[in-house]
Amino acid sequence: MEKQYRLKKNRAFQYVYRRGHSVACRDLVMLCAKGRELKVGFSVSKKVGNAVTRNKVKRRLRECFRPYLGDVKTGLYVIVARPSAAEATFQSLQRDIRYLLKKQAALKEGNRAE
RNA sequence: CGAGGUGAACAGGCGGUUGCGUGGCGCGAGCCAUGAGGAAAGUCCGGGCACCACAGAGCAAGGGUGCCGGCUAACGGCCGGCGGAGGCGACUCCAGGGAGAGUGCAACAGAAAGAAACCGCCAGGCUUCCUUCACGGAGCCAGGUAAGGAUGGAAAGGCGAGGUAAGAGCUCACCCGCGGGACUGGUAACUUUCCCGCGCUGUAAACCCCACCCGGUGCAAGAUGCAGGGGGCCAGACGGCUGCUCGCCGCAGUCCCCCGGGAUCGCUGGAGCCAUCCGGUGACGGAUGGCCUGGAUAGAUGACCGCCCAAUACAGAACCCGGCUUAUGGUCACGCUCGCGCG
RNA sequence: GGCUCCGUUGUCUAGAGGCCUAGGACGCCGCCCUCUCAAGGCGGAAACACGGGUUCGAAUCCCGUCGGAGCUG
Repeated sequence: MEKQYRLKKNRAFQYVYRRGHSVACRDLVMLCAKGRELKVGFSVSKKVGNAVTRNKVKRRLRECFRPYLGDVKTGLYVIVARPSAAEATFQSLQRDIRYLLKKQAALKEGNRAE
């Protein structure tokens, strides 16, 4: 996932937290706000675990989101990991991302049928 | 065989597909190289570096350290000794100066907590009892005495003999402890032996005294500017208030300052790592040769597999080094210890 | 990243070497009162974050872990 797609500044996160629409499942929360560009940010708090497990969760989430970069509508996305995400496997995180994107109706029309 | 002790290295490796950071090459698609730890952690110490203050050092406050010698850039670290404590032992641990400067504290218990006479013991005087004296008993008075006594963590060195009215280091022998001096060994801490004096409670991780060390803030330090903001200046091309002059405002010019938003630098080659040899008991030092080994900025190592395999645990750089402490997996070495069994 | 502070019953707290077997308030449990509940009265359970050290003796002093707040940005 390249730099241009990343959500960076804290104020941008705050904007998404205020204005975004949220959907959730057991391990993750996804917030989405409208925007001209596609930006994705990940938030993994200290409640999830120590630095090693936080990094691992973040890397897995980035890898899960990567295949959808071309298929997702533009906007600002923030994905928050809940503490239970530390125990989740890569496959279950993949299922959660797919489920949340569908629930958010964020996929472009052409890929809906897939 | 079991239970320990000490020390050391390692922290999976190789190969695919795909993805990320940095560097190089290329117009470009892309290709090549490289990419977390022994603790990166806690932030407990010591430095480098940067800015501020003082630009001389001293004093005060506050904080820290505390046997001796050495190592080191420095340290509260390390090495080697000394002393003490623990353990059958290998060995381990110790904030290990000063209580012969002063102040404080020592609950409860106990007569009494460095100050002592409650009980007891003892000779004396007076009264009294036993028919009287003596001996003896009881009471009172004013004394002597720390040998004995509930206690306590701790009770005024210990034991024996002499001595005494009763006693007491009051005296003596031996032992113990403390201080001083001389001597042996040692650079020193300390120690061997002897002499003299003393018998003093514990506590300084209570205040304190003594010796030594420490200016403060920390890379989000700091530097350069871009956007922006503020102020001054002159006279002028321009616009507006107005048709003209003066005046004012804006814009432009130039100088200075601020700079929180953004950018670049700081940013990684260093008290560096490896090998051999030499000096040293050792920490470590020296010489020679070789090597280049993260630099991100919402923060780079992931996903799916195959083989070897016991291959897992603790755990992720954020300016950089030297330590300490804590977390943690299995492995190895020992001409280290103890116990059991067999020969 | 850096700095500062704090951990005592379920909650808020008192404590400053021995008086602590740790006190108080709210809450909880039981009994009394009442036709019942509330209020009231009586009684009870319940804590020094953890591990070492100093001391005769530690919630208190020292060291190290663990946890939680706050400041800076």
